[in-house]
Amino acid sequence: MNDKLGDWKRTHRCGELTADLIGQDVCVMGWVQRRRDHGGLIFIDLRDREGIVQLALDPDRDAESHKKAEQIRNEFVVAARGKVSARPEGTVNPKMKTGEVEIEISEMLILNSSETPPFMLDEYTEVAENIRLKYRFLDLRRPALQNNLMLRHLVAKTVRNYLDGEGFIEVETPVLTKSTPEGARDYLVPSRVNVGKFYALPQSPQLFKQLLMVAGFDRYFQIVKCFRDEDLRADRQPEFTQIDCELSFVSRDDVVSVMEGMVAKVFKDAIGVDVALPMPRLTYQEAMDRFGVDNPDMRFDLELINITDLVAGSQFKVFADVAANDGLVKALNAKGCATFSRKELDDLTEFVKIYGAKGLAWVKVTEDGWQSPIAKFFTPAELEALNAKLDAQVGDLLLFMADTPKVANEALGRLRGHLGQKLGLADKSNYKFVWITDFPLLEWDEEENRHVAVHHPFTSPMEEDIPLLDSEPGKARAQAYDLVLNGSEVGGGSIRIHDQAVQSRMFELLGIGNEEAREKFGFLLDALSFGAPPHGGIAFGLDRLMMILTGADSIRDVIAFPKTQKATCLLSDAPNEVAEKQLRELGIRLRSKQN
RNA sequence: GGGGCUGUAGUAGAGUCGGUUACAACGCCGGCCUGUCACGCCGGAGGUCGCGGGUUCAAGUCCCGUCAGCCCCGCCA
Repeated sequence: MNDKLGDWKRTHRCGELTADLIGQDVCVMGWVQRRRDHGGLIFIDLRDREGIVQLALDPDRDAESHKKAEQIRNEFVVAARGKVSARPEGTVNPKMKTGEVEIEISEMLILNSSETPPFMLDEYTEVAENIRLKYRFLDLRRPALQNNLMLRHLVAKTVRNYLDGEGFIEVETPVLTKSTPEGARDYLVPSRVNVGKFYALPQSPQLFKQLLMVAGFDRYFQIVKCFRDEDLRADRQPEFTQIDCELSFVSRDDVVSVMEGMVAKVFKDAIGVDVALPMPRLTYQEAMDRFGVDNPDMRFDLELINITDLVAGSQFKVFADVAANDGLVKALNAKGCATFSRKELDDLTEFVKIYGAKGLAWVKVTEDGWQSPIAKFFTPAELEALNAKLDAQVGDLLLFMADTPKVANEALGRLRGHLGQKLGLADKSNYKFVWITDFPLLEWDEEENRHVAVHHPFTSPMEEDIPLLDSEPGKARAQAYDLVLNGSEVGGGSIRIHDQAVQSRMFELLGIGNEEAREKFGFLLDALSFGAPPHGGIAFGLDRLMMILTGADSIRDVIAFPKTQKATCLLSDAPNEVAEKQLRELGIRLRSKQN
């Protein structure tokens, strides 16, 4: 039989009890981390979200509590009153924040018992993730997840305070909204009162925040759930949280500068790190040239070097052919890596194949020159030129990639990131930001045989590139920007189109006809024609930001109730089948399972 | 849609070349213990080797299929 809480009031949280409270009578409540029964003395480590404190139960002081303590097991819920006292000489535990003190218990309640947990709730036990997810409420008791979520709260609070100070107003936008054809797959919600019609859950509040600018709110933000029905990754969940912002009467630099301030404030308040402002910037083109990707990890060099011209005339057919067919030959110099084993080189080759590369050429630079399967194809003059271009020193490992520009950049760029990790150059406590700007506006989609928007269809072209929309739309650049942190895209945004005519032209370029545009985005076009101010914005992925701030390897470790890779919830067992009655009301009939 | 890794007491693991009754640790249960703190000592219980099929005299081990979790490619404006 459990004790009743009655009129007991907690005075402190367990983790708060330190030496300056010695002599005070306190009352704590929490979960039993551990009981150490010495037959006489019993010690209980009591845990709450702030930490652990030791309760000392002496049969000579309070026989009743001591007797109760004998039946206590892990995870029982306990309330205890007593005096904070200094631990006896030689029994201080320097590993604990509360290790100088203990509570001499004079009265104790067992508020609830507990089954034996399926896994130990300590910091030492590693548990398979499916078990952790099934018993998420227990996993969340462990300090690692508690700290992550408490830090997440602190970040959200800091963001709200900062944006409020900068004149932003938080406005909620609909969760039941309209499906948009561009972009990710929508989560759909059938409408009962409009049978046969569907809402979509928002991939982002994009259109609504633009409407708020038209409405004159001037600066908007929202910490908001967004939904994308796409496959999951270590850093991707089907529902995720964005810090979504939009500003009126601003240029790109205005947006960048306000947001840099926010990010710096977050890093200072959350983890005490000073971020140097302004943050560095790279154009998209420069990022691709030097790093092969649009989200470069700036914690290390290992830059990609274009050697297409140097090898175009060489006897090495693989390189020469690629050069002759508008391909790209690029190399990177892994300093001091000539010691790599055959196995390691094979692994690197396997790695680039994931990204569609056919192979990877390597060169170990030795005292006697190139040790490499491809050395024999080059003349001494070519070797000299390559060595000079790549700054090759004895002991270096040169890696070459020849392919279409798309594959060569991506494969070698990813290899660069992989090497950075492998060589220990990607220190988690080193935070390197970079803005990527001047993205292309459009990208040709082979499958759909049309242009698609690189960012989204509401992104404004660069002023000076607007004429290109009629001549060479593929060359037009966008007023778009991404914030990249340690190789991870943590935010992205753009200056939007506020001119109805330009927006119509944009839809045209995307192969969205007039009628379709009216049907899908008529309300936006209408709004733009009623005095839309110049505006732009950005959205940050709060989950990814939290991953970096906490050092988590998985997005699931910064979300209270995450989904598995198959987008299911092992705790609640969602998604589940629903009653036939519910389906009938919605006018939905399921295809039989045989088909 | 595709590639890869993992799956053995409650937990996390070992299990050799296919061969006796599947191991030790932590946890759990019982007993002892008045200064421990991942307490200690003694004793005990606990197994559909993910699931299904196959090969074999014999399968945790080999083969095929399947399920689940994870990582990746595609996908994610």
